[in-house]
Amino acid sequence: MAQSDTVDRILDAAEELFAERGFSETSLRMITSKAKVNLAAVNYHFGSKNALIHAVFARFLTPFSATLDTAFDELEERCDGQPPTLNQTLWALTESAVRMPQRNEKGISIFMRLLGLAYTQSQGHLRKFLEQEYSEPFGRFMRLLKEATPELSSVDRYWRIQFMLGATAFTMSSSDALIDILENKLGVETTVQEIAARLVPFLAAGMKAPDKMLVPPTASGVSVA
Amino acid sequence: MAQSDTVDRILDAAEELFAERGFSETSLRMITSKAKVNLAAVNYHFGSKNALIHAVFARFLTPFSATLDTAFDELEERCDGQPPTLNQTLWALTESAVRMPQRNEKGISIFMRLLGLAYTQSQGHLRKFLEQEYSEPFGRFMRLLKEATPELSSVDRYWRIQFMLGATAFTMSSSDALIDILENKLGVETTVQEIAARLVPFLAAGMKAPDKMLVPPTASGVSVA
DNA sequence: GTCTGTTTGAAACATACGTTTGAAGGTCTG
DNA sequence: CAGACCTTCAAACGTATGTTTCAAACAGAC
Repeated sequence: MAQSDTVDRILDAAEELFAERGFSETSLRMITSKAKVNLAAVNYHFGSKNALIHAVFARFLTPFSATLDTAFDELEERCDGQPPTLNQTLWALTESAVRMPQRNEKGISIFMRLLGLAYTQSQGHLRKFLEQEYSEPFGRFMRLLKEATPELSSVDRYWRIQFMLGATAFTMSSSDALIDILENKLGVETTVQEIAARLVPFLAAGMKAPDKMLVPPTASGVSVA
Repeated sequence: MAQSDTVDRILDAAEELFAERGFSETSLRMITSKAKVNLAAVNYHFGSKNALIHAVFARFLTPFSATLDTAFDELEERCDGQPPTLNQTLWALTESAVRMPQRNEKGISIFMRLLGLAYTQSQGHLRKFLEQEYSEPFGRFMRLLKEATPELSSVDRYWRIQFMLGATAFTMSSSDALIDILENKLGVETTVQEIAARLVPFLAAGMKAPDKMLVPPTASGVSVA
């Protein structure tokens, strides 16, 4: 039992520190001292720091992609034949994320922050790892999005998907800080689930927005259309 | 003239490398060898690596915030009395960014990528520096957003602004990579200006989206609208 | 031309990093 | 009990980082 305990303690500490500070800014010594294990344990159990980063992602991405897969199965079954709507697709995704068994109350926001970091910090090895390990559920999500927005050109859809990813990854990656700010400023308490409930309509409206604007509004002070 | 040349060469090299690789991942030795100056020059002219990062931001953020300020002045004058619309406010911002005199053709995307990094990489010193140096134009933008969306509750507006920031910062922070991917996949060439032209309607539609969704779509396969 | 203050240069500084080593400790099988 | 294996540990390795040092080169003023 002892060896598995060390592995988990390292993963827990690494996950939290990576989410707080990023990958390059987190040293193995920080991780091992937070996890209360020997420095060499990381290289012994994982091989390298990069492999540890991969393991941190794999620990929640693997069960999550399984959950997501069955969620999409159910959704497509319910729609039999008909392609699921944009709202349904987005909800299937966020529900799967929110419903995932969490290690602790910060689980979901750590999860989101790590995903955001994975996209943002230009760590080549991570991008490669995620692409070849989780291309299937990602590709399925993209396919559903495409079928739910047949009115969009490929180029429009491409960019709008990036906008969605950005809004989601960014917001979720700093959800803790944003929730605190909101509470201090307006005295309102919020959960990650509520953020998701606000995010989905925002994203859906953005995806369904009228065409790309080619010219800025007229200078007369009245907006076009 | 020689001293100023060194300073500029350092700033140019630092700007480009920071945008490419992030702050922690860029060493002073990379910067000085790209700039073809002595290693000690950075500490001589700027004092420290952090101060260099601040200088890189100040070099374009100071003229930009001035440009933005007059753009907002003109906008409010055109609207005399009436608060500017959401579209107008967003356009004033993106136009100011795009119209800034660029040092080279990559200027605007480097600018955007750095702004994205500033938000994403949790570099405490940078955040503090930006907040106390550029709080005024930022606050003015927020005020305009508030007046342009009177129908939103404070809480809704707060979250939707975060969603906008996220979509923008995230997309722009990897705009180069995203442009490359799009060209390889669909053979379409894009400019940052075009991305902005697609982003603004997406953001505006999201801000004006119908209310926060409290319940996921019904399981019957029909969305509750 | 010489002097003064500023800028460059090569080298070293101390520190932190990821990784490796080899011995010590522990556990389970035979 | 002995032996084989897995795990931990303290220490060291080599390398890279940001920063400092101090002498040399340079500028413009007198």
